[in-house]
Amino acid sequence: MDCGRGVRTLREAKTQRAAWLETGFAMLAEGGAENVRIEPLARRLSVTKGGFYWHFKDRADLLTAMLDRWRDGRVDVIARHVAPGEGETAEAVLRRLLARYLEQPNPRGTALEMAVRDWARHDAIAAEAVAAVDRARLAHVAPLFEALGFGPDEAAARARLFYAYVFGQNLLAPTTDADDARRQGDRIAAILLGR
Amino acid sequence: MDCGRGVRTLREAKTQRAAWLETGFAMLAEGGAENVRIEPLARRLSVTKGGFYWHFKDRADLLTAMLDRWRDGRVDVIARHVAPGEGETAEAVLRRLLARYLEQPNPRGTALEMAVRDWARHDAIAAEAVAAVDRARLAHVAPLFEALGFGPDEAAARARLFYAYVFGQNLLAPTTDADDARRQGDRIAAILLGR
DNA sequence: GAAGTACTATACGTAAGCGTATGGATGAGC
DNA sequence: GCTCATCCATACGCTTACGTATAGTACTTC
Repeated sequence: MDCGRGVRTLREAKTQRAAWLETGFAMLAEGGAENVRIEPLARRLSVTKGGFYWHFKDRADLLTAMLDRWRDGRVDVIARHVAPGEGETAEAVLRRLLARYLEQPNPRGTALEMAVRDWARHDAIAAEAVAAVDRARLAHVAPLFEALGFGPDEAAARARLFYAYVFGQNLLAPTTDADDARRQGDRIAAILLGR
Repeated sequence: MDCGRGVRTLREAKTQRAAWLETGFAMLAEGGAENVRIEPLARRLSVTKGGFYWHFKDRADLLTAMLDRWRDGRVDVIARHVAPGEGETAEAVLRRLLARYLEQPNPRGTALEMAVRDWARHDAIAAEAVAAVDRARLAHVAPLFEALGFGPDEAAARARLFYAYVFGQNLLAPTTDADDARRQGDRIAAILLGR
C-alpha cells in the first residue's frame, strides 16, 4: 500500500496527538460534544482515521483527554487573571474579568465553556471537570469581593452571582441594540459590585 | 400484513400526533435536540416509525413543531405567573418566581429550558423561539422591579440579571451543602431585589 | 544497516438512523 | 356495504460513524 508519506520528523510526529486534540476542541466549540466525531475530524486533518487509534483508545478516550486539558487550562488561567496589574484595584480586576467574559474577545473560549457545561448535564466526568473549574474560579474571585468590603459569606454569594450572570448571559437572547446592551451591562456591573 | 390493530376511534387517532410530540419533549429534556431521533421515539411509543411520516414531513418538521409548542407554552405561562395573588406584593411575586425557577418543582421544565437554549446556540429557528420567550418574560418581569421603586432602565437591567442568574445557576456546579445553598440563595435574592 | 518507533492508508464488518415505498387494518360517512 | 381518510407494519436502500485488522512508510537509535 502506498501511503504517500510517513512521519517526517519525531518532532512533527509528537505534534499529531496535539493536532487531534486541537481539532477536537474546534469541533466541540462548534457543535458540542456530540459533534466530536472521529471521521469528520480525520477529514478536517486531511488524514484517515487510521492514526487516531494509535493516539487514543477510542472516542471516549479522546473526550476525557480533552476534558482534562480543558479543566487544567481553566484552572491555570484563572489564577493569572485575578492577579492585579500595576496599582489595579479589586474593583478594576472584577470589571476587567467581566469584560473578558462578556465582551468575548475570544468567542471560541466562550463556545467551549458553554459546550462543556451542556455536556456536563449528561455526563458525570464532564460534570466533575466543571465542578473543579467552578471551585477554582469562585475561590479566586470571592476574595476580590472581600477586598471590596463584603464579609466572607456575602462575598461568596456575590462571586456565585457573578459567574451565574456571566454564563446566563450566554443563554439569553442578546439585546438587539448594542448601545442598550452596554448601558445595561454597566448597570448590572454596578449591582454586582454593590456600587 | 397483519398490523394487529388500526385506529380505534377518531378521537384516539388525533391523539397520536400529540403522543409523538409528547415523547419528543421527553427525549429533548433527557438528551437535548440531538437526542430526538425518530426510531428510538417509535420504540418508546411501541410502534414502528411508519406512522411518524404520516404526522410529520420529516425529523425537522417534528422539531419545529416542538419549538412552536414550547414557545407558545412559555409565553402563555409567564403572564399567569406574574399575576399577583390575594394581597401579594411585587417583591413576593419575584420571590415566588425565583423559587419556582430554582427550587425545581418541575425538573423536566428546567431540562427542557436548558435543552432548547443549548439548541438555540446552533440553530436559528430555536434561537428565534428563545428570543420570543425572553422578550415576553423580560417584558412581564421588568414592571415588577419598577413596582419596587426602580426606574425603567434599572428595572430592565435587573430583570435581565434576574433571568441570567436563573439560567446561569443551572450551568454552575451545584453547591454541595444544601443549607449553604439556601443561605446563599437568600443573599443573592436580596442583591437582585436591592434590599 | 537492523530494529524499533511513530505513524498512515486501506479495507472490513457492524450498527443506527433517515426517508421512501407499499400494503394492509380499522372506523366514519354516505 | 362501499369508499375514504387515518393510521400502522414491513421492507428496502442509503449514509454515517465506530472499531479492528493489516500492511506499508519514514525517521531514529544503536
